Amino acid sequence: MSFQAPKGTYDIVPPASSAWLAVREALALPPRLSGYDYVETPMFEDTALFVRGVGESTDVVNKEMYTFDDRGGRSLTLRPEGTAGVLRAVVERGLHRGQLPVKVWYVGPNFRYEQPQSGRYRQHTQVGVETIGSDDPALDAEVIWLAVEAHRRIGLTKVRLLLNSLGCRDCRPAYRELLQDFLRGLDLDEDTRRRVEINPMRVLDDKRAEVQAQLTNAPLITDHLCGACKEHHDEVRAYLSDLGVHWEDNPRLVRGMDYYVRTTFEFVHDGLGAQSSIGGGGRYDGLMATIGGPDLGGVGFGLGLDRTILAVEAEGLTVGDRSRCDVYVVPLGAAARRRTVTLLRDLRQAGVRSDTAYGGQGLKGAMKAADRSGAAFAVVLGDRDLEQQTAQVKDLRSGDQQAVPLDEVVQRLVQAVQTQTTKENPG
RNA sequence: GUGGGUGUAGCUCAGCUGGUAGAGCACUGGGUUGUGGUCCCAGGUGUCGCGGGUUCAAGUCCCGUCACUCACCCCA
Repeated sequence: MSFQAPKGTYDIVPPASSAWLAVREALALPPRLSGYDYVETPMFEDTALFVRGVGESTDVVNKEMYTFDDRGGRSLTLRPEGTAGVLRAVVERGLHRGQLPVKVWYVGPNFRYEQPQSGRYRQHTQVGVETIGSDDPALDAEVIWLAVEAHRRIGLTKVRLLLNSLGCRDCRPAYRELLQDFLRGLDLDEDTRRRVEINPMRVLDDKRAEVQAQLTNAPLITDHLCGACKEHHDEVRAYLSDLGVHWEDNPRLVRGMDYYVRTTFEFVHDGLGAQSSIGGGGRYDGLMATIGGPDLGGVGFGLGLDRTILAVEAEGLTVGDRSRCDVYVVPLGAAARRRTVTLLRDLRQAGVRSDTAYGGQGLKGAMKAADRSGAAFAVVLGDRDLEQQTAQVKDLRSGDQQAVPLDEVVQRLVQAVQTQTTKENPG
């Protein structure tokens, strides 16, 4: 009997796991520098929360949810997206009763029952932010900028930002009917005709050429925004210009959740194959009210960690620290081995990443392990050195080696590692 | 849910029209019994995804099945 990871899931293992950590931290850094607090919510919620929040017409709710009954007969669902759960938590814990807007960030897995392919998995991780309780267009711009800034810090250069406004409950219904009238006159297959009735805007970003060819004269939402939505959209774009953010207006950009209104955006990367979206988000005024909370608007995003890493790979970037430690201790002989245990403790307590060879490896093998660990320094400690209360400290980059009194080793290495680090990562 | 491609060593893969299973990398040991990275030598691994069929003989051909993968759909 042997086992493998469930279909559509994968393990994050070395050496790639170091990049995973680094990208996760990089995506989270801009929010942390911008007044966002960390939140964590359950990975499963009441099924009804997602049905109401995400929307009954969405594919996510209709065919992609991992739903099950627990032993108490409750219908629960592994969260397919992050926003609904965070809003539920904000309402339940009363976070909105303080100063507004509430600004939070989070990271964690989402689950959708999909057919896996490149960049699409049944479990994927997103870093997200939600801001609740303000309809200031400057906040829309800030949220977008956070993602742009994260991409910039990582070093990604081939990310495109697509921007649209979906209107609001005042102006969208009229546009929706206009669009439906147009779409009903086209030659479409049965599935698509059904979509025209359920979610007509989704037809606009159909990938098939024969569909797109018929859409050239389709009415566009941006031509039918109400005064307030148009003003909001213009202001968001003005702020983005001020921030030096580049974007492409895409009036056909539609997103998968029903809750989006006004601002919507998506980050796409052209080096990823079919699943090119590495993140997206938008404004969701009205969502909190539909899940039983006060009528506070909000704007947020989800950035796909998995796909961002694919983008990093596609651009040939190296991120993260591949070295496991800075100092590798090589003990020779039984007495030296005993002394190594406390030496390592002292190094680690002093904040020096350090390791040693276990299992009685020979000197040669241990030195080889030191090399592979990525350590900058090796400490060779033999019984011969121990008698003189010294250790041999070797600079593995230059090959220089010198004897250092044992009681000075930790202090000397702390300094040496610091020097090494600033040399390798200036600024 | 629907289509295409691929399953051979830990990893990447070779194996032409059927004839006794291979390379590189990695790993371990040695050359150097107190010194890594380069070099040289030695060493191990295989239910050839699984089941069935054709054949004197199947990694190779046929059928089925499972898994992986890419794409549609949809999304991060």
